[in-house]
Amino acid sequence: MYEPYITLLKEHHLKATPQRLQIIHYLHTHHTHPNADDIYTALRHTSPSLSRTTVYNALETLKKENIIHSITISAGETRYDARIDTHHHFLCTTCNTISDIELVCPNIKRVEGGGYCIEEVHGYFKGICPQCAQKQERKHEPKDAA
Amino acid sequence: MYEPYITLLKEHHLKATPQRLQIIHYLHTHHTHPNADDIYTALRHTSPSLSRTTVYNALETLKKENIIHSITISAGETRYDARIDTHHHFLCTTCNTISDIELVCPNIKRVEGGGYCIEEVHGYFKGICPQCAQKQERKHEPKDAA
DNA sequence: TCCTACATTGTAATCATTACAAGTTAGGAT
DNA sequence: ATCCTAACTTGTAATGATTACAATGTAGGA
Repeated sequence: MYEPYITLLKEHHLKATPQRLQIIHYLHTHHTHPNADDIYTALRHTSPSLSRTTVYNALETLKKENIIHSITISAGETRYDARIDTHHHFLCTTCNTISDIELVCPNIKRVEGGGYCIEEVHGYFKGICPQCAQKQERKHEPKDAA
Repeated sequence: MYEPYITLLKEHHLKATPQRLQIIHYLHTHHTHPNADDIYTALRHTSPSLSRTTVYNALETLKKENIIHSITISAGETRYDARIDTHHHFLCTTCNTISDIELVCPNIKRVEGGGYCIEEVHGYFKGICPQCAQKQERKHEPKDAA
């Protein structure tokens, strides 16, 4: 199950430790853009000896090697994403969920023309996601719920 | 000097305290996208009795009233901006400076078509700004410096 | 099987931000 | 002009995310 991740880590001259494998696997199977503590809490159930510091260290290492990406959207926390292709995000201010938006910024060339050397492109929207928007409508129009 | 800010605050039913006026004025005259502590440290020189909490409170209040905007780009800190029109940002990973990029996302309609209710649009790039890029070039080609 | 450089772990420190309680003040009412 | 009170400021203590560090453990090459 972890074979592809083991190969990936070795390609980057990183040791394939069980902790790192679990963290990569978690990110690949949970597209919830979790923060470090989410991952720690989730993996703790099956690996009680896991340390919070290990999660932080592993995420930092994987990010430096461009194996995962970090997302800075909601203030005060860093979230992580196994997807490393360019795409945008939407942060719902009601349920605090981050969802993917399949968009690529068409203006990169123009920015580079201004002398900027772009390493990362981030685009995100804040607002209310379709699910929460529907719930709010129902609340305000209870007659239609029947 | 503060007259326009006094008017602005009163329009929003906020008291025009000297602390708030100084903070608004600082943001309008320093387009450096400072964080709360930058503002606190700067204003302290002329107002030694200013409290860090007051800066946090004032920024939060002004943001809620849409008088200023907050920017979440660099992990672990919230930066502030007096500009409330839509534009993008560039975070230089070398000098940690945030500069304005005059771009407006052309894809908003497409996202709204997906059922999302957009309240804020954020776009930013990370990389090396023109100034730092030039410095690095000089360092690597010292013969050209003469 | 043996090393050892690289990783993990737990605790303590740090940094940004928020909570709270006490004192102060802007600005409308008198 | 003075009074009054809700709104604001202040300092300190608490919180939460993250990092520093020193001791221990282990992946994986020799």
